[in-house]
Amino acid sequence: MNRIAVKDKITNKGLKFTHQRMVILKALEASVAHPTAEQVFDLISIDNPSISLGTVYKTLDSFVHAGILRKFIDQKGVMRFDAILEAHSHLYCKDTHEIRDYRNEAFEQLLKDFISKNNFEDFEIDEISVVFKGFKKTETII
Amino acid sequence: MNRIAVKDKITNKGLKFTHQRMVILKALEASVAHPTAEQVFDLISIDNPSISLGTVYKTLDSFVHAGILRKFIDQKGVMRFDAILEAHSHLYCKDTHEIRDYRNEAFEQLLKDFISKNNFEDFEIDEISVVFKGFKKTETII
DNA sequence: TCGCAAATAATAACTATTGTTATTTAGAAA
DNA sequence: TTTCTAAATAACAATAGTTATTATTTGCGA
Repeated sequence: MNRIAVKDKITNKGLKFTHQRMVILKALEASVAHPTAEQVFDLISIDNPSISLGTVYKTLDSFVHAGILRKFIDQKGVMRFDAILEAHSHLYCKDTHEIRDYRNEAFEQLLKDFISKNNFEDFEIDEISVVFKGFKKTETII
Repeated sequence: MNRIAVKDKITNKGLKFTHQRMVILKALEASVAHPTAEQVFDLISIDNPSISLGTVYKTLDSFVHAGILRKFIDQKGVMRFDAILEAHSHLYCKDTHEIRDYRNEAFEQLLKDFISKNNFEDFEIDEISVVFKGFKKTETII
C-alpha cells in the first residue's frame, strides 16, 4: 500500500494525519501477522528512532477506535493488532505460540447462520471470536 | 462438593494434599463463574487470611497442569479459571465485561464435525475456543 | 519418627500497558 | 500566509497482573 492510500485511510476516518501515524499504519499493513505494539515499535524504530513506544500504543488504539484495525488478546494476554477486518478465525499453535489466520467463508457463514437461528438468552451477539488451538505438524521424512 | 470429594480430586492427580489447595479448589467449585486469581484470593481471605496471593496463583496453575481446572485469558488480558472441563463456549458482554457460559451440545457437535471434515493446513486441532461477543439486552418496561 | 522434596508466605522483580505533563504540530479559520 | 487551538507526541512515572526468589514449613513415603 502506497503513501497516498495510507494517508487516505487515516484522514477518511477523521484522524489527523501525522508522520507517526503513517509509519505505524504502513508497518501494520506490511507486517506478517498480528504484531504486538512492541513488535510494531521495533519495526519502525529502525528508520524512526524518535517515535516513542507510548505513541505506538496510543496510535494503534486510535486506529482501533476509528475502525482501521482490530485488536485482540492472545493466549499469553498480550494485545495483538490485525489489519484484516473481514470476519476470520485464528489458528494457534500451543508449541510455538504462533497465531495464523484461518479464512474460510463457509465456516464464517456456518457461524452466522447459527447465531441467527439461535437465541442467546438476553444477549445481542455482534461478533464472534474463534480460535482453533493445537499443534503445528512437523513433517518428518524418514 | 464435600471435603472428601475435593481431597480425592487433588490426590487422584498425584498432587500433595494441603489445606491451601483444599480451600482454593472448594472456592472454585463454589464460585459463580470464571473467577480471576484475585477473586479467588478475596473469597478465601475471609476465612483464611494467611493464604498468600502468590500461593493462589501457583496453586491454580498446578490445578491447570493437573487437568483439574482450565484457564483462559479474557478480553482484558486477565487470567480466568474454570472448573467446568466439558466443551463449552462463552458469552462476553462488551458493556459489563461479564463472561457467561454458553453450553449447547449441538453447537459443540457442529464445531467437532467441522474440524473433522476440514483440513487445517499443517495444524492438528485439539481444542477450540469460541467467544460470542455482544451486549446484554436490558429489558426496558415502558 | 525421620528425612526430604515439595509447598508456602513474604516480598521483590518484572512486563505490558496506561496515565501525566510539557511541548509540538496539523489543519481550520482569518 | 499567518494565527490559533485542540489534538498529538515524547519522555517518563505509575499501575496491574503475574512471576521469581528465598527462607521456612509441611505432607508423606521410607
